[in-house]
Amino acid sequence: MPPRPSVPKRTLIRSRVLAEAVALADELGVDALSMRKLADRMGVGTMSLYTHVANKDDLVEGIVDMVVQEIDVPAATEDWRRAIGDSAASAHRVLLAHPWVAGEWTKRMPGPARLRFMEAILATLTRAGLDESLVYRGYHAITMHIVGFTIQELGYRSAGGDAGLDDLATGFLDSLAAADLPHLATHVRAHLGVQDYGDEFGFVLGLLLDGLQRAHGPERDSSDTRPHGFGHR
Amino acid sequence: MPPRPSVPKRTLIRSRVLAEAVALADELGVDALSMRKLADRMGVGTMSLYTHVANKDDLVEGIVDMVVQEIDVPAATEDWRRAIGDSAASAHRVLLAHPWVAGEWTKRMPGPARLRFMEAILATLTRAGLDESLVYRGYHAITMHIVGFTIQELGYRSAGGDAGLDDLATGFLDSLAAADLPHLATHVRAHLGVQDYGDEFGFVLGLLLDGLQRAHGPERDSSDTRPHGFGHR
DNA sequence: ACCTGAACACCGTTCAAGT
DNA sequence: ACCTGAACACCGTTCAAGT
Repeated sequence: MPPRPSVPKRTLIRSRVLAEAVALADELGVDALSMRKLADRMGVGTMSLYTHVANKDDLVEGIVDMVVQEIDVPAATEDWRRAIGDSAASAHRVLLAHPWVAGEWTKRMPGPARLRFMEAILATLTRAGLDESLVYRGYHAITMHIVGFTIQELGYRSAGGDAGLDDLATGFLDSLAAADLPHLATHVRAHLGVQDYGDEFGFVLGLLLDGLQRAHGPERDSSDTRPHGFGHR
Repeated sequence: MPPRPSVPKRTLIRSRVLAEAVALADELGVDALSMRKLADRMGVGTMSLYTHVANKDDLVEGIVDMVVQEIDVPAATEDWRRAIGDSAASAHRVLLAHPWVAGEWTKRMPGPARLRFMEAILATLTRAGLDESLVYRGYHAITMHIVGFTIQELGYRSAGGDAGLDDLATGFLDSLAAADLPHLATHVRAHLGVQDYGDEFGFVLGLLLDGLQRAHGPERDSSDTRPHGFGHR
């Protein structure tokens, strides 16, 4: 009998493995994700996964890049600040929706989607006319902000597990009163109160973009508020 | 026979366990640190550690705070920018020396040393005269920068394991040429070349502090380069 | 090519037992 | 109070075997 052509015996495909792994990571976090649990969820032997994935590292690299694909790359429009701002906001949203991604982002080599994202940020800054060293440093400032800020934010959100954040903070406040940390107590109360002074993420990004624009702008004023310690190569 | 008073049978003390754990984490990273390896290194049964430490989480929380103690808190001097800058630089140095700490910093509740650090930053900004909402947001911007930037930096450093960074990058360059990522290729070459435009960490911090100072300063100019999207509560 | 279970070398932690 | 080894319920991954 001649071998039958490839009719769907393959119930598994890499993309399906990755998609299911993303869902599982969203539920449990990457640390709790295991090859065994993933296989069980897919109704398949553990070792079957290894036909589609080199090892767990490869799997995680794959799902990180899969999520990064969801991020809107900066548009190629005139207004570079808006292009960067919109893309950063998109990245912020995506990283909050998949809270395990930001931590992995910093630990791993970039996959194809992240490389495209990096390229687009650099292209935008270059097109804005910033000089070589400002592109270099601005790029670092912006990407640092996107993932660094989000990691910090997620830390606040999850540090205490899933205990209601308010309960946590009020319990926390008592211990702060006991120790001698008045400013910190005020700060935590601010977190509990109005909760929000608005778009924190955008505010800090604004600080950075303002700084870049000022360091670059043709209409520099003579005050000494320009970033210091900046040497041209 | 009456029970002998507590002569040194205790070869183990919490502080010694933590100190040894820091050393082991510095060598292997926190992920590779295990209770068994730590016990072996101390010449002691694994379960003996549990007399001095509630569990692995408690251990890691302990060693993180032990390292955070090394950071210089901002001085209570006139010049708040310098105070913040020096303390941030100290934190940066410490986090680079113990590369596993920054990642844990964001995942855990602060211990006593980190609470003192937080308090001192807030006190410094308050003393500088920034108004309530600027203290709130400035604090987040600064701490975000300290750990976020450092995490990013360590990521670049370690993403490829211990392969010489240059080898990695040159191999990387080939794949970048293959894909269509010209700006990224230029950026990587900049990393390889002069290597450094100076103090990256301080440059970005400068951008942030400039922004805070401008948003606050009595001598505001009328240009629209002040941070936008900033609403008073 | 794709899937599989048994086995190996690891984990953190519980438990009953020793001093 | 402090220390201990055996045991339990997990890991990722290798290997020999099946289709």
